[in-house]
Amino acid sequence: MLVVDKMSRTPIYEQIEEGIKREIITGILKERDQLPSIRELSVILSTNPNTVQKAFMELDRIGIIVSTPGRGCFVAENAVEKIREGLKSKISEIKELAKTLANAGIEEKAVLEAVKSAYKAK
Amino acid sequence: MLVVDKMSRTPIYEQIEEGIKREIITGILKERDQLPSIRELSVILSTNPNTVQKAFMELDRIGIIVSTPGRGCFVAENAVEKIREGLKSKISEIKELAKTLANAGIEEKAVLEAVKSAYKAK
DNA sequence: GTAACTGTACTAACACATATAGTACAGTTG
DNA sequence: CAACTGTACTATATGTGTTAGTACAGTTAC
Repeated sequence: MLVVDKMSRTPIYEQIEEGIKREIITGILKERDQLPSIRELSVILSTNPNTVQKAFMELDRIGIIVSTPGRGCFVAENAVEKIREGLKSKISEIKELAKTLANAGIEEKAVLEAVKSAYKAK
Repeated sequence: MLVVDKMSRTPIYEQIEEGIKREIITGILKERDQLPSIRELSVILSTNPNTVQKAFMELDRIGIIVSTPGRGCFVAENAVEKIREGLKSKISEIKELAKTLANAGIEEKAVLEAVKSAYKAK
């Protein structure tokens, strides 16, 4: 289920973007599926329609969803592939964090175990 | 050398905090060493003294440095140990990122390789 | 003692991003 | 036609980060 944390430092519109992506990746939303309307989702999340619109505009811009005025928003054809592609940048994030830990003298084993446990929990 | 990126989304005072911690961890700054003064560092980084002060206040609060009015700021006795302890939370960050990648179907091997390369570059 | 430094503690102002509120318009559907 | 859809505005409020300036008390070296 899609939720947002209003207290989080990451803006709501970004949380919505990530949430939609997650639902597509996990198969809750399938390609060609219709998304809840902007006004509808704003009620569900207790946020402003403009905030949802901002998230949807960005998702449309990068080709994850397709917005059609009058009809609605739909998951794009190759959305999964595009999300997968974009996520690869997160590997560099992990690399950066690992570098910091390496410099701090945290054992490599501990970090590798963290990754493995994440994949086991899958 | 300590630098800040004014365009970054992470606030300058936080970049300074992380930068000081990094210099302590990497041994550029040793325990009991005197830090550059707030006014001095603000000139070096081309920022406002208040911004540096905010960073130093936080570092003092968590016991990484010791501020003494009139004398200056010094790296705390057990600073390295404290930083090392705090960094362990970054392992959970890695875990979260790895979970996302796992759900997205990125191969475990690719993530493990990223960690290993970070440790090799050490 | 004085001058030059140190950290600390304020107030005020500004910039920026985020979020909210409200309105309007055009396209689609039943 | 009625009820929905996305889109596009303006205006406002809010919070955070940053800058600017001032002031005060403690320390150090001459």
